[in-house]
Amino acid sequence: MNDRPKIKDIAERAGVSVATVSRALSDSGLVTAETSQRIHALARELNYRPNVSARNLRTRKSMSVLLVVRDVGNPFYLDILKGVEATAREAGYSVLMGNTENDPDRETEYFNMLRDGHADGMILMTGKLPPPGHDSGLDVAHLPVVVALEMIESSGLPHVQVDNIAAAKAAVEHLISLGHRKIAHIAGPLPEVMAVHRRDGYRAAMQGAGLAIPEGYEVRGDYLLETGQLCCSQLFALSEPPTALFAANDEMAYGAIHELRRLGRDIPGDVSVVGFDDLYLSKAFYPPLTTVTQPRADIGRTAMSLLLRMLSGEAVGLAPPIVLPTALSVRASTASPRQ
Amino acid sequence: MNDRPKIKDIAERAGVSVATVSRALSDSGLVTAETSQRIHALARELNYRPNVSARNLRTRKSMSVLLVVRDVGNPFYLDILKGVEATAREAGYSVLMGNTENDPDRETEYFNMLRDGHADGMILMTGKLPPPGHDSGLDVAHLPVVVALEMIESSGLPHVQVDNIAAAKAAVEHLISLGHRKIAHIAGPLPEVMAVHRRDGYRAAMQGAGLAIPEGYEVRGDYLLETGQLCCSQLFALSEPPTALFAANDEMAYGAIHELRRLGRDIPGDVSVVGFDDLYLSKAFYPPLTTVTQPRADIGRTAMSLLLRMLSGEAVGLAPPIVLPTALSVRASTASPRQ
DNA sequence: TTGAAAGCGCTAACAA
DNA sequence: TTGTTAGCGCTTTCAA
Repeated sequence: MNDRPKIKDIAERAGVSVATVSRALSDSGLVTAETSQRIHALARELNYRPNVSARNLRTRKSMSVLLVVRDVGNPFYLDILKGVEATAREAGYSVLMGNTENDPDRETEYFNMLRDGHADGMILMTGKLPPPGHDSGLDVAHLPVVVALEMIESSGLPHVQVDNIAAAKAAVEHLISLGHRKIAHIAGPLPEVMAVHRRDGYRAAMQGAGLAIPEGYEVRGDYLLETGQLCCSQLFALSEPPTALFAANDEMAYGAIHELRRLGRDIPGDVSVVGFDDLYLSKAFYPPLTTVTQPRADIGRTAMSLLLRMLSGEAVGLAPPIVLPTALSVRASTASPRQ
Repeated sequence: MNDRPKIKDIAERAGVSVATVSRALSDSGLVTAETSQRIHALARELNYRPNVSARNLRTRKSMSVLLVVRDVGNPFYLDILKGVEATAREAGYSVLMGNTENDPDRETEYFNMLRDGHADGMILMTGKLPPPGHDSGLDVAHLPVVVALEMIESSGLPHVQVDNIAAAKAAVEHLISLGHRKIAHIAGPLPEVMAVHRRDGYRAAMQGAGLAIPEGYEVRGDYLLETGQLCCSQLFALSEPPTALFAANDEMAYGAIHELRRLGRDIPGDVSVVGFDDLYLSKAFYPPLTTVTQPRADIGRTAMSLLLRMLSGEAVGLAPPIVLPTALSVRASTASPRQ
């Protein structure tokens, strides 16, 4: 390990100074073509690779970014990660994974990693900032941070998102247009912003159609399969159960469908179900799930591009949020109600 | 950014040398309790964080590890990533994501990151080493690398895996015990080792039961939904289609079931289907999928623990592979054949 | 176009 | 127990 060649080794063999080697290797154009070639040849021969710690220390950069999510185990993030990774590596950046599991200490920890040079920037998908006070010195708005998916109001940070309200509204309007009147909502973990927005979209659609939301028609889940199931069983214990369900994400929709089947209800014959996210499996699900398609890879790419612009010194903080389009993918889990 | 406090700032205010500060902050026990307390208090007050590049340069460590997979977008890796991440962060390590997409250049690139100090170690889940010759100086067997999931024979590297042959054999034997005789296999991307092993398990079970494998009963997929569908349609175009299917992973099993449904076949009434992996959705799938459960999070944790031992100087290279147990989860996608 | 030299912030050997 | 000092390997002034 210790025998790794360094710039000095190349310099000695090439009969030049370390400065010249550094310049040649960085293609600064300040070195004679001939010398440069000789140095490059030598570097290849010795299988030279610059030591990143040394370079990072000197340049005050790490060439890596932090991707912070609430739960790395959630399949929802896969395509986003993929988009981020691709864009990052094109620009020579590595991606460090951050996983908060809603633990404020860990959220703070990742912000600290920005300060200690671990990473140059961060894509934040937790919808949360570290609790103030703990880091009184932290001027969040001027940190190289892009907020994706979620919204952190009045943080001054740039955002990449989708219009959750409009998308949810369109999803519920689809149910209404099929003739449904008794439509319930399995919400996300309120009062998180995204969950609130999707619920507000539901409410807006109902109100727009002049439909009242009966007591008990809004149940709160946490985006997981199990709560989808649970919420669904609550809804169907009501004296007047719904004929259609709008779940705040696909996973809960899967859980709900699972439960409906257990209760002997046919989908979409007895009950229609709409999800949100369009996980890659939703089209292979039975029945194929009607859901809101989000451009996840695009969200990842866009967020990373934005971050790159910030890292190159561009001021993008005060620009309006970038809103990417969604689309309702109508599949076989929705139909007109019976009778 | 430039006003970040450094050790020197603390030293000045505390009226001690930088060495003392460094020692106090690393709790080396060589500093008076009183001085140490004063220094810690000062560090907290100034919100001091050691610069990682400087530390890394000096200690020749990066405190991060590389997790290299073939496709970051594959949900299969989620729980593994989660296990790796948890174990890594407990030990103070960060996880860098590596994505090769089967590109040899990228595979080599990640090995190079090990050499240039980007990461201290690597968990390799691609089943491949960089092509030899390109890096003549690379003595792979002595690199801090753990191979997980896949097998790289005679690499001299430590392995964490499951017994794919035995698990596949058990899955097929389950079908045989239900009374199936005409059992087809949707294989992975042969000749990759894992795909070969799962196929060999299939063959072993068939042979063990004295069952011939008819021409066309082994079709090659690539672990994706679409090929599961495609392979399935090929199988059911045969003059004598099978009554049961063993797919090399769940995703292809989903695809196959989707296709069977399209062909109007009932599952498991007409055709039984077994998968492999037990993705988190398989139990919510319809019908709930019979499949081989792998301890994915455990694989991640074990691989990372092993890597940590290597990084602490322990020689583990020549130990036999660590083989974690699998279990067949029998659900509703398999039943006895009709008649 | 090149070289000498400083220094990024930290840790650790050696002295005291 | 503490301080002095020498680097880790690199980039980048400043001078030639």
